[in-house]
Amino acid sequence: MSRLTALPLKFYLRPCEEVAADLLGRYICRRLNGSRLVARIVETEAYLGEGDRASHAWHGRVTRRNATLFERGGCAYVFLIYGMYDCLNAVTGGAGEPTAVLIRAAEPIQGAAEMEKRRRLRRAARPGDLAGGPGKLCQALAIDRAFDGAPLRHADLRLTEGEPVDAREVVSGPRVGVDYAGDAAAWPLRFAVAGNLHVSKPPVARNA
DNA sequence: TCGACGATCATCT
DNA sequence: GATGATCGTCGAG
Repeated sequence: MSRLTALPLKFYLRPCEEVAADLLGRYICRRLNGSRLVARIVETEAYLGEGDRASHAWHGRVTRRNATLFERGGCAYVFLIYGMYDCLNAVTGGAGEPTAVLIRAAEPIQGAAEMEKRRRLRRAARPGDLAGGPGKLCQALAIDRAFDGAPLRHADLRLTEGEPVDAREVVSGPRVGVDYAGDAAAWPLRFAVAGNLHVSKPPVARNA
């Protein structure tokens, strides 16, 4: 078992919140043009499906865009937001259960130079500039909608064992950018590695 | 067919 | 802190 061993299917077949917290510290491995990019997940958000107004599957809504959400856990759900940024999710739960975990931020482990090049930053990179946000992360790792529906054990894109984080290192808080979602906007479904500099926005500290 | 808007980010003041 | 970029998706008509 190495840090680069793909997570087993059963990892995803658990309650969404549990998977979201457990994904912290895991690695995203991306094979690109023969080289390997590796980033460690430091921030996630859980989207609970039909009963969650912030979810694309709220109220049981099924559309062409969100179809992948209803697949069995273990595949990628990638969608375009604001017309210009892709967001990577890991689908969780059984088939027909539209729950997923949004990967919000990661810390470069390998191939940082390549990521920096892909991000085309003008000013000097600071912690979090490379992959400290869902849009940035996808840009740095060259993840787009071509991966929508792909299994997360894919040779080109996979989630691996990485370095699991102790529960005491996890903080939670309300999700970002879902103010429209009523009560659901306040649910503490955002998880992050405490004190990590690559987190997009530090959540209000509270042990999970 | 049309209008509104979004799980964001970089840049500007 | 505010704002513009930019376009696929969805629901209404």
